[in-house]
Amino acid sequence: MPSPDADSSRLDDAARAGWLYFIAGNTQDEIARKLNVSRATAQRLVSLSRSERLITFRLEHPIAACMELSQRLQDRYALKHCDVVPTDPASASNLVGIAEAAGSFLEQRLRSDEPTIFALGTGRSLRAAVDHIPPMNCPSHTLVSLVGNISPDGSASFFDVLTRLGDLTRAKHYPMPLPVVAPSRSERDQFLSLAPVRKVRSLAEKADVTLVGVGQLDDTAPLFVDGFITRKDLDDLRKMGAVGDVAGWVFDENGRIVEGSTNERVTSVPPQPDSPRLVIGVAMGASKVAAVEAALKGRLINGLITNEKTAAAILGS
Amino acid sequence: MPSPDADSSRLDDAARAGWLYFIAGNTQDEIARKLNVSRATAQRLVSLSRSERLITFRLEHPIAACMELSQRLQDRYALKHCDVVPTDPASASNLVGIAEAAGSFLEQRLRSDEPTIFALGTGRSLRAAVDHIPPMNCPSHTLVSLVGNISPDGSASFFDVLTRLGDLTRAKHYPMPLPVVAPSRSERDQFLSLAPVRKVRSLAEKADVTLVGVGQLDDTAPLFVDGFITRKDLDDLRKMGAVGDVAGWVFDENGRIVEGSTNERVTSVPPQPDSPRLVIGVAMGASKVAAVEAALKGRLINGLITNEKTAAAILGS
DNA sequence: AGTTCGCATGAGCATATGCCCATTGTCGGA
DNA sequence: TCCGACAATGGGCATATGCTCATGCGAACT
Repeated sequence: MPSPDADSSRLDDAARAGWLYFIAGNTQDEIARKLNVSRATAQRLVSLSRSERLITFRLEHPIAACMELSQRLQDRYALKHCDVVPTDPASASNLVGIAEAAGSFLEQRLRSDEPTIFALGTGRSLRAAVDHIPPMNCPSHTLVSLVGNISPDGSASFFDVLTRLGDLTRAKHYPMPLPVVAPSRSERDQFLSLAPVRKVRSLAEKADVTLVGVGQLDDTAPLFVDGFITRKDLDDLRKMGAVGDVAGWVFDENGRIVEGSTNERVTSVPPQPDSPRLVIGVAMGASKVAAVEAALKGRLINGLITNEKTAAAILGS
Repeated sequence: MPSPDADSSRLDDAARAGWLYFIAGNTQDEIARKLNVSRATAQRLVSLSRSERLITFRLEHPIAACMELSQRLQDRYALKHCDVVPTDPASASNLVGIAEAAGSFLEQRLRSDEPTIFALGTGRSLRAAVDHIPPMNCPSHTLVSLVGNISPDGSASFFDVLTRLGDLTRAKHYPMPLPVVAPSRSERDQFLSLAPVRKVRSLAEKADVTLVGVGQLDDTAPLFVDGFITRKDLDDLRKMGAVGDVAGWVFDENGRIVEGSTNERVTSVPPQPDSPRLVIGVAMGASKVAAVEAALKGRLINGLITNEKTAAAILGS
C-alpha cells in the first residue's frame, strides 16, 4: 500500500476510527472492516485518537468540576483518597456535603468484613459525619480516639465522636479519658504513662484508617473557641508561625509540627507525617484553606474530604 | 443503603462514573471500587452517563464533519456504502479526494480473493479513480462495462475506464463495443441482439459491485458535452423533467427513468432501482447535486462517494 | 547497491466489558 | 400489617478490548 502523506492520513484514519467508536458506537471489529485494516490496527487508531486529543470528552454535569479538583489534589499531594463534593450554593457555610461524604466513607469501611481499627479525631465535621451514619452491627471493628474526651470544664467533650459512633456500631471503642491539653508538660507526661492511655496510643498507632478534622488558628480557631487553649496560647502559637491543628497538634505553614507551647502539653496521639496508613482530613471553608494546605504539604494527612470551593482555593493558592 | 434523592444521586454517580471512565481512563472495576458498587452497576452507570448525555464527545478534526455527513446520508437513503471526503480548499473543482476514495475502494475490493464481478460506467470521475490504482495482478475478477465504448465520432471513447482498469489488473474484461446512443430505437434493438452484447449485459446484471458516475443535465451535461446527445436531445430531456443520468440513462428529479427520447436509443445496461447488489455513484460538485439527490431518491444507486460540500448540499436541500 | 534501524502490522492471549437472569430489597395498595 | 409488583443488584458467561511478541516492510545511512 502506498503511503503518501503517511502522517496526516494516519491521523485522518485515527479521527475516523475515533468518530466511529465513540460517536457512532461501532465496535473495533466493525471499524476495522470499514477502514479495511486489522482489528489490532483499529484499536491503535482509536487509541491514537485519544492520545492525540483528536477526540475530547466533555462532562456536562456539576460533578465534573469536583472530579477534576479531586484528581488534581490527589496528583499534587499524592493522596490515597480524595472526595470533593459540590459546594451547596443554598447553604454557604454549613457542613452539608462533606459530612455526608465522610459519613458514607466511614459507613462503607465499617460495613467491610475486614476487622479494621478506626482512629478518630474530634470536631464539628467529624461529629456531623457520624450523625449521618445509621445504626449497624459491626462488633469486629475497633474504634479508638486520638484526643482526650474531657472538656476544659471537666465535663465530657461536646463533640464526643467516638462514643457516639461506638453506640451506633456496637464496635469496641477506646476513648481517651484525658483533658486535651494538660496544664503542664510534666502533667501531660504523667497522663501518658497511665496504662489505659498507653493502650489507646498503641492502638491508634496501628489504626488502619484515621479520620481527623483540621483546625485553623485564626480568631475562630476551634482549639481556642472550645476553650482548649487560651488567648495567650493562641497568640503565642501564631507568633511561632502556626497555622492549624490536627487532633490538637499545631503545625506551621509547611505542615511541620511546631516545637514548644501547647504542643508540649497536648495529650493527643501525635500525627505521623507520611504515614503508610490512610489518614483522612475532613474540612471545608475559606478559613481552613491555609490549614488544610499546610497539613497536606507536611503529609500529616494523606487523604482529604472537602468541598468544591475549598478544593479550588487549595489548588489555586 | 438509604436512598434520599435517589434520582439525582444516581445521575451524580453516573457522571462520576463517566468522568472516571472516559476522562480519567479508569476501568470499570476501579470505578466500582471507588463508588462502592458492583462492577455490573458501574457498567450501568457508565452506560447511563452516555445515554443521558451527561458526557459528550467532540472530534476536533476536519474529518468529523465528513463522518457526520456520511452517516446522515447512509441513514436517509439507506445506503450500503458512503464515503465523504474533505473538500480540498486548495483545489475548488477538481476531483482530488473522491478519485482517491473511489480508487482505494475499488483497489480494496480488487485485492480481495473472492472472485468478484465489477460493472463500470464511464465519466471523468471514474477515470480519475482508476488513475489512482496501481498495477496489480487479480485474474480471478471480472470487469464488465455498462456503457458502449464507441465515441460519437467512431473512435474509442476518451474515458475508457474498463480497458484501462483491465490493463492494470489483468482481470478478464468485457467492453461493450457499441456507440453509447444509437441513431434510432430499432438500431439500438439490433445492437442489443448481438451475442457479445448480450453476454456483457447478462454479466452486468450479476455484477457484485457497480461503479457509475452521475451526470447532470444542465448546459455542461457530460452526455451533451461529450457529444453523445444533441442540443435538441438535451432540451427535450429537460422539458420532460430530466435532471441527470447514470450510464446514459436519464432520470427525473425523483430518480425515475424517463420514458422516450434518448432513453429509447441508449445502448447501456439500464440501472436497476433498489438493486440488492452494491451500486455506487461517484460524483461531486455543485452542478451535480440535483442529479445525485435524484439518483439517491430513486434508489438507482445505493452507495455514494462524494465530497463534503456536495454531501452537505444534498442533505441541506 | 547493501545493510541496518525503526516502525507498523497481525496473531494470540489475558483482561475488561456488556448483557442475561435469578435474587433481593423496596414501595404502594388492600 | 401483609401482599404483590417493580426496580435495582450482582453472578456468570459470551464477546470485545488492550497488549505483547515475532515478523515484515520501508527508509535512511554507508
